[in-house]
Amino acid sequence: MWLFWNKGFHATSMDDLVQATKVSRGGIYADFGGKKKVFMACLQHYRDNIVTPAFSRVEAEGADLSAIASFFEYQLSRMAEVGIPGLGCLIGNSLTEITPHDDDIHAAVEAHNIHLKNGFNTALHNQCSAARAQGAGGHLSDEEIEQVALFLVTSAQGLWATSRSTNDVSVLQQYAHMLIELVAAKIKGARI
Amino acid sequence: MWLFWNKGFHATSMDDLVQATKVSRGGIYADFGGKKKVFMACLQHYRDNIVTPAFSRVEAEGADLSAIASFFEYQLSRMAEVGIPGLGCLIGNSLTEITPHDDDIHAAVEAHNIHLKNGFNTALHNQCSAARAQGAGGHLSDEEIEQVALFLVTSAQGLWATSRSTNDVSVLQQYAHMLIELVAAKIKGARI
DNA sequence: CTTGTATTGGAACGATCATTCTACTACAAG
DNA sequence: CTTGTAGTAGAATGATCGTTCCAATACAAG
Repeated sequence: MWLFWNKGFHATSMDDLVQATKVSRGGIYADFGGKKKVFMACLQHYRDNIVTPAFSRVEAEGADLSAIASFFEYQLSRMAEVGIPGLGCLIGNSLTEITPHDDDIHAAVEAHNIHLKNGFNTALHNQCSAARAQGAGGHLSDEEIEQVALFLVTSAQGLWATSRSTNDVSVLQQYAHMLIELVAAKIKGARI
Repeated sequence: MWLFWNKGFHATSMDDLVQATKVSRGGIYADFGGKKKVFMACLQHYRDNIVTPAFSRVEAEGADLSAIASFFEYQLSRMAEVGIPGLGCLIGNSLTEITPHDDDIHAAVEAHNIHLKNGFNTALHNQCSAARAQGAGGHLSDEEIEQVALFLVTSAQGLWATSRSTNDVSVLQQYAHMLIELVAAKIKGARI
C-alpha cells in the first residue's frame, strides 16, 4: 500500500510490489488477480486502517468542532512524522491521477468523500446545538451545515494535495488553524 | 498539453502525443528532446496561456477581494464549460502525481504556488486598505494577510482536486462562495 | 532542373510493463 | 517415506514504453 501511496498507481510496477511485499508474483495473482485488484484492495485497506481510525474522533458520540480540529491536527502530526513533502492521502492522490478514467476507483473515492462529509455533518450539527444552548450562535440551517461539511471535505483535499509539494509544515499548520477558525466564526454567526 | 492535463504524465505516451499533435516523432524529439522536456514545456505553456490570463484579474492594479472572487468564478465557469468531472489544474495534478519524485517539476510547482500567493497577497492588502478607509475592519497584520493568501492557494488546490472527482458543479460553486464569504468575514474583522 | 535543408512517417531497438506459466521447495497429514 | 497442498522463484510472453534512426518527401533557393 505504501508504494501506491507514495508513487501512485502508474509508477508502481508489479516488480516493486513483489520486492516490497516479499510475496511471489504467483502469490499476488493468486490472492488478488491483477494490479488493479491489488490497488482496490489497498484503497479498502487504507480506508479501514488509516482513515477510519483517524476519523473516529469526528464520528465519536457527541463530537463537535474541536473533534474536527483534532482530526486535522492528527493529520498534521502524521505529516510531520513522515516528513514533508509527504504522502498526502492515498485516496486524494488517486482522485487526481485516475479517478476521471476509471469508474471503480471513482466510486471508491466518492464513497470516501461521502463518508467524510457525513462525519463532518453530524459533528457540525452537534457544535451548532451546543452553541445555541449557550447562546453563542449556531443558527445554521441544515443546508448550510451540509455546505460547511462539504467545504471541509474539499479543504481536506487541498491540505493533502499541498502536503505533497511544500516542504514547510508550518504552512499546513496555519492552513488548518485558519480553516477551523473560519468555520468556528461561521458557526458563531459572526456577521458576514 | 491537453493530454497531459487530462490523463497525467505517466498515462500519456509518446504515441498519444504524436497522434494528438500531428507532429512526427522525430519532430518532437528535435524540438524538445524527450517526453519530460515536452511536459516541462507544457507546464510553462499552461502557466503563460491558462494561469496568467485567468489570474490577471487578481494581479490587476487595485484588485481586491472581489477580483479574487472573480478569479474563482472564472475557474468555475471553465469547469462548467469543460464538463465535470474535469481536468482540474495541470499543475495541481502534477503536484500529486510526480512532484515528490522529480525536482524539476517540484520547482515549477513551487514557482506557480508562490506566483498565486503573491497575487492573492497584494489583492488582500488592497482589500484591507479599502476596508480600513471605510471603517469596515481590515485590521490584519502583514503576517495574517500572508496566511490568508496561503490559505487561498491551498483552497484553490482543493477546488481543483475535487473538480476531478465530483460530478456536481454546485458543490464546487458552494465551496467557492463559502471560501470568499469566510475570507470576507475574516477581513471585516468579525469577532473570532 | 538541381541542390540544400527540414520535416515527415514509420521501422527498429532495448527496456520495462502486466500477466501467465512452469518447475521447485516446504511442510503438514496420513 | 509418501502424498497433497501451498507457496516460492523466476523464466517466458506479448504488449507497450521512450528513444533512435533512416529513407522518403516537400519545398524554397539557386
